[in-house]
Amino acid sequence: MKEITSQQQRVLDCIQIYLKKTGFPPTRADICKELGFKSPNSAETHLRALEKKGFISIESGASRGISVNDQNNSFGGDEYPVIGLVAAGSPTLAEENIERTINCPKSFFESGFDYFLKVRGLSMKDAGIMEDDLIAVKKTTDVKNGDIVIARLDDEVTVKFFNRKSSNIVELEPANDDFENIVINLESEQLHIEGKSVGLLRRN
Amino acid sequence: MKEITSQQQRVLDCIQIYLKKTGFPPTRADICKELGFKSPNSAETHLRALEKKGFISIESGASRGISVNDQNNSFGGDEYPVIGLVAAGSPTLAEENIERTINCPKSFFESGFDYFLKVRGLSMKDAGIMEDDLIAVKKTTDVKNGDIVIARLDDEVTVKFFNRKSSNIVELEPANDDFENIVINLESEQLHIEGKSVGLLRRN
DNA sequence: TATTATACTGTACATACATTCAGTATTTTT
DNA sequence: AAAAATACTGAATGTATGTACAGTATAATA
Repeated sequence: MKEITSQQQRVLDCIQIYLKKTGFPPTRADICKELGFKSPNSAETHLRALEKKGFISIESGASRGISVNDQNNSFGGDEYPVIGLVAAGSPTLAEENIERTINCPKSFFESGFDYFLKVRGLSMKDAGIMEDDLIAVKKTTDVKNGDIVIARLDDEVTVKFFNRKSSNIVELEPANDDFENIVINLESEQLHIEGKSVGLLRRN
Repeated sequence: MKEITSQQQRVLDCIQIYLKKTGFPPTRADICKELGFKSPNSAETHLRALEKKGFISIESGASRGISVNDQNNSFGGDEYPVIGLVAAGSPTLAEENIERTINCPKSFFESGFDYFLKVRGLSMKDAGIMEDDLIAVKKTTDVKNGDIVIARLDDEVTVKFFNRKSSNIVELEPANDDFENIVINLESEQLHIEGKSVGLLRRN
């Protein structure tokens, strides 16, 4: 996504506001009226620039055929998959693991996220994570000490606090006195970080 | 909202699917193509029927000027207020108590809800409710034993488990050993139930 | 310094589209 | 039994709209 100019941003905003207000995209003339341009070609060239930079798509020939590509707009939502805590090491986003989807805005959790993970067990209960809670997971391997991570050890997926003790030693710490820390020596054991928790959703 | 026929439902579905796929509404011709009609007037009459019944609005003269009126569609959300746990007995939804709003679908929590309440303290930590969590609150006085309720005692608002012991005695139970049960005699004390928790939202 | 991108006005035109009119037929409501 | 709503085909029309072409001017790149 290339850089946007201030005028192009105005046009993009105009499209979004028009969409929210009317439910359908504006024409070139609508944009002109809204932003004070006197020629439809002013809107046209801005639209083509926005298209070239990837912010919008234009359906050729179709009237009002503008769609906003931008993800991080708060208008409208998206379907996010809900995945069970599968023991088997199958790729988590495989279709057979998707229980259902939830519609929510992309910007719902701060750093963006990729899917919901349904929690089994109470190993993180002192961190306020209960059975059947849905953790908003962002797929990343960039985790810091203290982060709540989704980790795969052999064939088991688990949610724990991440704590790197040294370059080779990582501890996965539960938030429940009934459970023990898991100490992993990266030289002899495989640890795969699926992602980290960026939020939580509970429905009674 | 009058009753919809099965054919009109097909047209309405067609509009929604087209909208989701392309980002803008279909033309009469698009609908015909999608549903196998051979005359644009077939789509036109259905659209007018849907408009008359209140399911859609049509902007006269505008191409693709169709917008879906229906609220309970999962496209797009609403703004819900976030309210702090105010100690003062001021009406909770008063403007000065609204910290900000969150955009999320109406159907996000099962029974529908009215606002988010930002939690202070750890009195419900064993129920997985931590400081700064947002409780989705449904305004109601119809609460059952075991429900997590938002209650006002004198001038203090609190979140606790609800437990009616007898017709006159209600216990508000925290989920934390460091806190004591609150026993209320309804004959001598005022208890106001603001609502109950129907869900929880946490953002790291 | 030449070129490309940005930022416009203004005119023109083919076509994409909404919309009306004329029919036919079935079902539902009054 | 008449009227109104539903459910279409088919043709026709005016205009709403995308888009190309011709200019002008300034800022950013190569």
